[in-house]
Amino acid sequence: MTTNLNTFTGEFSYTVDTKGRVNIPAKFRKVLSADNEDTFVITRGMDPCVWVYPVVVWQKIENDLKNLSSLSAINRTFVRNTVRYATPLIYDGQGRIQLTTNLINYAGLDKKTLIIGMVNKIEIWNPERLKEIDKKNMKIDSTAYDDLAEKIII
Amino acid sequence: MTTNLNTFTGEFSYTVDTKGRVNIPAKFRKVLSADNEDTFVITRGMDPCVWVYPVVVWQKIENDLKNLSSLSAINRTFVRNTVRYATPLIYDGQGRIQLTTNLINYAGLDKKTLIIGMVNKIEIWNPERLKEIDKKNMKIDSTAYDDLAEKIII
DNA sequence: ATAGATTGTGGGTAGTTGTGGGTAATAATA
DNA sequence: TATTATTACCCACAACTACCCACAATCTAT
Repeated sequence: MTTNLNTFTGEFSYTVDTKGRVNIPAKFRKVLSADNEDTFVITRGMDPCVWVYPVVVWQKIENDLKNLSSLSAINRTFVRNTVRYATPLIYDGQGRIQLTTNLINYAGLDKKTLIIGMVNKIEIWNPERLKEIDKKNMKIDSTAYDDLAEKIII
Repeated sequence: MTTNLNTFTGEFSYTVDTKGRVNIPAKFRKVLSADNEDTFVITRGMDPCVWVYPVVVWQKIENDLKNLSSLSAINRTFVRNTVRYATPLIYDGQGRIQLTTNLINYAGLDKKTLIIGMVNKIEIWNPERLKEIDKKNMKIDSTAYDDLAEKIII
């Protein structure tokens, strides 16, 4: 029987339907603590994918943003770019969230998607893009990758 | 009477049934400390086999992952590749875990499997594959093997 | 040696999950 | 304001999974 760790792990293949909806894996929905009230915040990932935060995790980010002084131009830019693509969502009766066209375009999503648990957030990928990015990063930085593996994998 | 050391040792032959279930050897189940709550995390091994972690061991890994900054692309890649194949599981009433098709394919499992204790984790192998890998590695690195033996075997 | 418990393996079934589409309410556009 | 597009909320259904029971083989203890 599968269970959960209150973190997001594993990958799942889903489809974005014609209305721009994607399923959130049932396993991930179960991971959400009650104080999330079934709410996520979706935004641009640093990679070309959609990041999906449970709302309480996102609120931590917002809180840190609040503490940045608006006197500094770079702070203002950072706050703007972090927040401008963020949309809070509740999933529907079938467990799906409605993506925005903006984010669908940014991540290049098209029918087949890969949803990946990233411990405290979720990523939604176009599988093709992920393959490219992965290859590129490993080429650039494979020694750094090996160092991480050596430190962390038991 | 046999007893145990609270570590995983020994090898056992089991079958993956048509539903993708494998037994966890009763001895290994008894080794789990109470705080594991009968939960394992299965994931890709670095060899073509399935790695099975007791949940508390896995959580140590997750914790290290959480402390990696998402600003670095290689960090994101590492977290993603570490977590994306990981699935938490509880074994069923008969002591079996349900493998994912993804991992069955990765490890090339097919009916007969070899379950091997690896001190703090468990490996599930296709016996044929293990033989090949073993032979290959010994050929490449037999002097390194001897060095390790010299250091470690008393 | 024998009875009882444990262990490994198989299969049935009810409930869950992913996916599609319909319709009414809301928002956007002309 | 009238018309069109978008969104929210249903219902439907096939595929899959969790949970249950069964049973033979092995082990344990008296």
